[in-house]
Amino acid sequence: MRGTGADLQEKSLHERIRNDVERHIMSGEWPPGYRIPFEHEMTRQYACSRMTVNKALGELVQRGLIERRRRLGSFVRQPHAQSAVLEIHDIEREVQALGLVYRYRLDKRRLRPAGKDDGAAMALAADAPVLELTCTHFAGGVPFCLEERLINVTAVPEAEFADFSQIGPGTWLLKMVPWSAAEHRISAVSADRKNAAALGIGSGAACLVIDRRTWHGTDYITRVSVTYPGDRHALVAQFSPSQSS
Amino acid sequence: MRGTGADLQEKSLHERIRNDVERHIMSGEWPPGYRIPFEHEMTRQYACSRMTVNKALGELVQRGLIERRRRLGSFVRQPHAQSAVLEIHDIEREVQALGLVYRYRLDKRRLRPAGKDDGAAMALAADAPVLELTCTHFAGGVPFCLEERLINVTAVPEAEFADFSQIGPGTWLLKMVPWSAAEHRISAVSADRKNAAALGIGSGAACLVIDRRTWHGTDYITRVSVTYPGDRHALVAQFSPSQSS
DNA sequence: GAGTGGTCTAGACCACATG
DNA sequence: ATGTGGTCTAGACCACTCA
Repeated sequence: MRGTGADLQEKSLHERIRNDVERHIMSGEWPPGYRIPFEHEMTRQYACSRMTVNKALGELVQRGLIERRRRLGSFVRQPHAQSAVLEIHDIEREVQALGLVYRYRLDKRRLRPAGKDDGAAMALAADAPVLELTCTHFAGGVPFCLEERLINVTAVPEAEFADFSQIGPGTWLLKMVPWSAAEHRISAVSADRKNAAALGIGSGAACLVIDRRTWHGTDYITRVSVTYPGDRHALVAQFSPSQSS
Repeated sequence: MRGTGADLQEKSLHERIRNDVERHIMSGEWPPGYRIPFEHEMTRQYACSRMTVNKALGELVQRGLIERRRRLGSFVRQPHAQSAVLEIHDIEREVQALGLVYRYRLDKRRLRPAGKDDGAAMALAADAPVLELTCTHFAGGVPFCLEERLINVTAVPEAEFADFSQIGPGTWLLKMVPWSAAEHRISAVSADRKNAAALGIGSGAACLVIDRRTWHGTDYITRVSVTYPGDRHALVAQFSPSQSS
């Protein structure tokens, strides 16, 4: 009773188990909330050891298809619905991809304790040290975007000694720090007088603001707010209905 | 040599091994291309079984941090792109999730041949019939966003007879039509006089505009432009590192 | 108390790539 | 031939959570 679906590339047993469960979920046969068979049941079904089943199900947890709870069992998670994969470009490469000359300027650098608001937004102790950076990115000599960033120095101690006058903090962090989760917030605001002047646009002009927070496990790494002139920039995301393999 | 970063939550041994390797990579001590210690070496270092090391390194493969080759060893990969998973909300459910009463109004409905611009944007013949819809979504009695939509009637003939006075075209299409690819374009614009009046905001106020095109195979299905008041709306996207397996 | 998943062990055989 | 990772076993103990 092992072939409920089409043949996929299943070179190993745990892959076959994983694919079988995936097929049950994707076909709707096991809807969200459904309790999938216990490990010991699948152990009998596939005539294998528990470790093999455990590996297959652990991969499905990492993919977000199921969640597992001791004593209760393993359950199909709520839909991934439709999801978009939005590539986040390094600003330097983004500018260069437009065929423009990239330039970067560090406007402000300050090591300070996290304030009350920062602590709340990032789940930090109020006195944890953070590195505050403000910089301007230029494309072809024209201001391209403004970057305001906080880095959690406790999680990334190397940042305190990094030379951000030559390399942007975004580029630096991309190279140096792994991450496991992040959150984007994309909004539109009218430029205040200071930002309008810095970007060379009219006061009150629409700007696209991308606010990103990044974690590694439970540790907060960085928070960045990037402001683009609305008439010169757009985010583009490519979509697929659901993830596979 | 593992104290280069802050203490993370390491409740299990394979997590500690995984975090140690991650720290070596993120600190630059193990640059891209570097061969990390063999499994049997780490087995001795951590005084554990090979399965435990194997699990930790397998997770790093799934996260795209390392790649492994038989006989050769395991190597630090080049920095991987960040990708975001952006949930696409149905506007009706989006409003209801805010705890507000949803209301929908169809402002315009017109069947016409695709114009020159539409044909270019949607890869349609210039005389292919398209259904043009304009509608307003309300949340709690207040305008929530404006929707301008074109539907390719050739690809979705049922749309010609659908009653969009009761159900929004977005909701209808989500239920009726499968799709295989889509593209988002997110930008910020200043409201023109007409949109400002329709949304009840000041003329020139910043708005968030989401432009989406959807395909099924090679067929264009629909193109929609949704305009939100910038001060009342933001897109939020959850992220994970890109996987490769 | 009982049953689940989480983790770990100390082996084993195989596939693969190099010498 | 050698040494690596890929996979799997048949146990084991623990943590958690329900009854």
